[in-house]
Amino acid sequence: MEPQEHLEEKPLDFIRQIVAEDLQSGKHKTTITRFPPEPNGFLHIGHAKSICLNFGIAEENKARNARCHLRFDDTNPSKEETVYVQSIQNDVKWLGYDWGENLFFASDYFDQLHEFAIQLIKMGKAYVCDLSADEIRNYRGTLTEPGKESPYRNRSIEENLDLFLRMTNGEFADGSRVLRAKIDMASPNLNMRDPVIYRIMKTDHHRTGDKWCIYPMYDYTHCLSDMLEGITHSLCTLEFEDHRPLYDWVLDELETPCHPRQIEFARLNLTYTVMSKRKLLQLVNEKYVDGWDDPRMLTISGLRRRGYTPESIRDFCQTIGMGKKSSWIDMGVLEKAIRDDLDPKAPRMMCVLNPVKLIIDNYPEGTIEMMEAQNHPKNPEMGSRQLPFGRELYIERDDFMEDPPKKFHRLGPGREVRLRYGYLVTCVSYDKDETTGEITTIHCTYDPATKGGSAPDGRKVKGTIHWVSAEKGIDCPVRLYDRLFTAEFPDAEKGVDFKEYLNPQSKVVLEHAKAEPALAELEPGKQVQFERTGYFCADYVESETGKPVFNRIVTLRDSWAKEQGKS
RNA sequence: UGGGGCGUAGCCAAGUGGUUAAGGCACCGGGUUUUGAUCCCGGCAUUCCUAGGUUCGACUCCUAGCGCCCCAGCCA
Repeated sequence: MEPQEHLEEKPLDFIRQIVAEDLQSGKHKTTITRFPPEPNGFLHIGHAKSICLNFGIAEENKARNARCHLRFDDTNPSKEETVYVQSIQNDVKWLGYDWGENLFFASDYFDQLHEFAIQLIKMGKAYVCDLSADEIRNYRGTLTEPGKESPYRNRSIEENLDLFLRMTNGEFADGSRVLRAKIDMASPNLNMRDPVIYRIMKTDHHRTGDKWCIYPMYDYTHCLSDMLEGITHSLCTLEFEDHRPLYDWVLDELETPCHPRQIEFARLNLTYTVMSKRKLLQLVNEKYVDGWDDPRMLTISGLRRRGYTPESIRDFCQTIGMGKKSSWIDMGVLEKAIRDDLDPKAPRMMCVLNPVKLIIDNYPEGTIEMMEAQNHPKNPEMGSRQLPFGRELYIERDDFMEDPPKKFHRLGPGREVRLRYGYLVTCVSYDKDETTGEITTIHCTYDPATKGGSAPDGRKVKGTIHWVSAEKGIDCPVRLYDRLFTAEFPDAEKGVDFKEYLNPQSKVVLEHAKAEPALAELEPGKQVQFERTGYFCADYVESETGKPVFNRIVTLRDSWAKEQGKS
């Protein structure tokens, strides 16, 4: 791929435009962004959008030494754990990004943050407030009414300093006092009504241990951390737009040497799923899914286990664009991204998901013939393999109908079909269990002149179906994954629990699919296409050596199913 | 009813006073095909939330309205 090709005419999104202007105007010599997760959960596809944005911008401006920091926003020890720190690093790396030396923690700045707080107090811009949480809420006012000033608002600087130091030393109980910025209780922006910037929390921190019993709040911490790292553009989601005045206030009051620009963009929403950490956590805790990395979860670890590639996720993030409009991306776009990535590179294999036996009556018994099969019809460099063919095979149950319509290009009584890389066969009869109505065996005859699947007389056979040798094929479990929810917007309906819309078919377990022998050795995690059905990979949790368990990543597009759906 | 945002096709999204209003997804036709896949070709907004106004000319500027999202954690 020519790098130039990528750049051609792809219009810059509004954030990249700002970055480019700042470089051109000389406002900045380089660009420094950051991805700032809180280590309190697993990353999901929504985070991928932010990761691709922040690391993407750094990558695009590599020539000017641009970089992107990974910074953990760990200011709330009651929710954060070191296991998340590890999983987040894994996921970012897996997506293909590298923060180099620039791994930071907001907790690294606790000392400096504390100094800045003292400075604010000395400037008369912050005060210790003894109001309880409830009282603070009551004093804050409402959306339409201004707040009231705290009775502690006008304490002397000396008293504030003393109290803050005693807070720091652990002299007061959790929740008994806070440090607040002194701004404006009548501001129409609630965030500016003397926001809390430090609270007492006698909780051990995953990195600083028991050193602190007060912890800084997000608004106060984030802007200063950005500043300390020399971030040029601080990119966050829309809900922080109202916080920007506070971000700017802290940096302005403290007269810091640099002042990063916060820019907000719309978070990712996808149809047929939920994205909030709370809801994902609920699905895990209440066992609706098998853990954070359940292949149906749109966590990065779930997608990875499902068989999605980092390339496809990055491509997806580029496709969806960047804007300030709250929007819903169709799940089909994500599915399209993985199909597009896998189509050129996934080897083709054969696996019969719902097997029914097919016997070729005129084929010699006890004979196994090796048939040559392309690993990729469009890419001969991927080579070929030998497929064992015999008198008894399995084919897909859906590929046979007792009384098929005209447009059905597969097997039916008297119909001829091509067994891919095998022979042309014609159905002569079939056996049926009269009590269940289930087809038990299909009998065919084959045309020995059609080895490989081509007819020397040039006759047209419209249908080609896949098959597996009954004798040489392997028995394997397959997990057919589908969208987790049946509703386009599972959490849109007020008063209806989103779990009502869980898709009962999101995981269909097939214990006895039949796969071609080579599939026994498929390396877990490696993606292949099962011809005519979809892209799959061997699950790296459940598979054992020589005994793969397959995950369906995504189906192939199926215009026949669509056609049937119409009638 | 306070404040902050946002409205271009079914879903995303370019467009920054003069273009036939990009592109992708979806959808609908057709072609190629030993995967009903892929690929290829074609179609898909006389109109940009609405109504006025400015202008020779408006998706772009102005005014008024309508709709949707976010904000009252000692969460981030």
